[in-house]
Amino acid sequence: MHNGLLGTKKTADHMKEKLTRQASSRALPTVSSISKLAGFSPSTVSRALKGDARISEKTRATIAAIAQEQGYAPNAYARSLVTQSSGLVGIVLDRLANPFYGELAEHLHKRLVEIGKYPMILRFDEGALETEEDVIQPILQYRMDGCIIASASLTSRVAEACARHRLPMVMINRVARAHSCAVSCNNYRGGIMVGELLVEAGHMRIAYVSGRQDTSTSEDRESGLRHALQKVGREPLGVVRGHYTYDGGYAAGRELLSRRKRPDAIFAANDITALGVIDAARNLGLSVPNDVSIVGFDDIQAARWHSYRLTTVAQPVDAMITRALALLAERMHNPELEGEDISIQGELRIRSSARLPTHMTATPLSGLE
Amino acid sequence: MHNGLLGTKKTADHMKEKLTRQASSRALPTVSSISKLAGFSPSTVSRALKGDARISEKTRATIAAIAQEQGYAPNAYARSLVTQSSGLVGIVLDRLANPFYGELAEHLHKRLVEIGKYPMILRFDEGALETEEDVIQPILQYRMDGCIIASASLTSRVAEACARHRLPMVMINRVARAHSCAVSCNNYRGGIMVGELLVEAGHMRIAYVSGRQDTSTSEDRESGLRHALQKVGREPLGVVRGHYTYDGGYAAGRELLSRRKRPDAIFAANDITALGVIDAARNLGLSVPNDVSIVGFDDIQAARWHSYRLTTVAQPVDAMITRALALLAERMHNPELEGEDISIQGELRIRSSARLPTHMTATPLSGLE
DNA sequence: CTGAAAGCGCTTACAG
DNA sequence: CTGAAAGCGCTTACAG
Repeated sequence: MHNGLLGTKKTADHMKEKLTRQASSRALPTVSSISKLAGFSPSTVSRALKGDARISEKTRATIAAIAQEQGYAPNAYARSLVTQSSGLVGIVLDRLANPFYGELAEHLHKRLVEIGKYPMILRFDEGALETEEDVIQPILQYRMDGCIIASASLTSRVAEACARHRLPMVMINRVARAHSCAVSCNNYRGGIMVGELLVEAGHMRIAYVSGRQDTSTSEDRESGLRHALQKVGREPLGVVRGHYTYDGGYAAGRELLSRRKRPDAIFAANDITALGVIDAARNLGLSVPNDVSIVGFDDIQAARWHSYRLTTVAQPVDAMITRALALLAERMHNPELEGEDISIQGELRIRSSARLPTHMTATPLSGLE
Repeated sequence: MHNGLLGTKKTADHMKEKLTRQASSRALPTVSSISKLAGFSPSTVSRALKGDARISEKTRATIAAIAQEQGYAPNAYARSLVTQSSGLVGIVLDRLANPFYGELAEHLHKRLVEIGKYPMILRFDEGALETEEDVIQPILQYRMDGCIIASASLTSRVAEACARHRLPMVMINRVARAHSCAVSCNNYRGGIMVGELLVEAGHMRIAYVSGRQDTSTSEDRESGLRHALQKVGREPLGVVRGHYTYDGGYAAGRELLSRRKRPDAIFAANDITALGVIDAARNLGLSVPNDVSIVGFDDIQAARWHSYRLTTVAQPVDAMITRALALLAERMHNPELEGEDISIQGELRIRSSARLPTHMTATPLSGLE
């Protein structure tokens, strides 16, 4: 085999490779490719594309037309590299066993998109192999502009990592520690509202189904309940853990309602737990609310379903998100700002899972509500 | 005001600006800063950090230690720019009114993280200001390595955009059009299974509550039902739209069950709709399943709740995701691959919302199931 | 085993 | 109003 042939073969291979490479790497239009097509410098193309006032309207139009025709989309990475802003905001969540977080995440998502940020959801799976690092690494590597933490587990460690890297962060449905920001529903006030409602309805044996261990949300709601009961010289009949899950609520309800001294009202730390309690009651042949009143916290979708029509405290999700995003925006602008701890009052939503005080009537049925 | 003063002021301002800039831009460690600290070239640092075999163990250890101590996290954007791979996979979803998609998204999320990809969720809000562009732009700008489409609306337009940009894409819970990939539950077979179950249980007046207009999922499930009924010389008593929502199911159930010729069984196009139908039945004073059997499709969490215990067809979500990710991975490796349309059989989950054929017994109650 | 150089696709002072 | 040049933080042939 002489050189000529070899040379030819190599060249052919090379060309073929180039071709497939070109095909498979689908060379996208760039500022540079557009600049050649348009006959302007890359600087001008870049400016024209982002509507810089200094570029003449004519030039702008020409360039815009070519970009459009080429299907140009700016490379976010190249841009982020120089602007030092990724446009990404991390949302840290637990597993979505509790629908409340799913609903919260959906609202958050929508609101972030509205202000031009892209949310990146980071979930932490307890029990899985994932570690704290697994959620912090993407936050760091993708240089998120900010971070919203709405998970119960490892909140503090992620928060601390954010602080260490001076990354703007705000917690939602959590209370602040150290110098961090947090916005939450006023859980204590909510607990009081529920306690007062039950007392006024004449309940004498009121029990509490708590959430996950050591979550301040559950503790604060319980404290509120206790406070309301103390005012009339009483205290909860019993407290059983419900783990913030349907199954947990079911088991807790079963236990409480099988006792000799059976509660005539149960306040569950959140809605999904309350639904479990309701079903436990019914499975024991008890009527809700005739035999036992049951109240939740959150106001998830399912709380409105006709099989439950759960009386509950609605978290002011919209207001919470508004405040959280405002805090975050401030801190993205000035990272040195102090932490703030905000709590917003929830609203009692009277449905039919709890007996009413004689002076109250249920919120009128409007359609399916 | 003379020059000196002006000059001083300008300088002071400038310094102040520099300081705050420095503070607020929290200079992160880079390959370059580490290379100086370690006394090696950036090339070596880069290789050491990613475990290139050519770097000596000693060098690697030195560099790793410094990186660790500095809290170094590689900049994903710089890396993406040169590797031409972002590590991001887009998940396109509708609003999460249907919990099935929330559960699907959670599983998908987990599985993607397991294979080292970061999911970015893109939701399309019907009725909101968002357009098709709003979901396509981030996919393009953030140069997603691939895309999973699990939304009913605008599926085809996003799919088309992906194709145009030669971006690997697979649809899930959808059927493929053109050259695209899709994996879904075998909805037709599922419909047949439900139809046969109801026929064998002796139901004579079987109605169908359909989903959203023009969704193949709903149509296929209905076709399956029709097929099973035709085999015994019958056809559905009526078909009413349920819009794939709880409220839609409730309204549809109310309508069907108020008719003079009342159905004795209703198959709803999905679970969330079926729950609405159940509640409508109960509100009309009917017993489920004594007066009317109700069957759903999906097997969402709430289908297991004791107030419903919904008989349904479980979508093989794990298997669907496995196949979808495999298809996607193949296409990320070779974008020229043909489209494939995969359907996996679902599984009938017998609970207690539907009467049983005499030869069958319900799946035994194990704990809360 | 290690390094110098080029380049990924943008933006942004600086200069004209 | 427009352009040349430098640089964001990496990786990767190429060379030794």
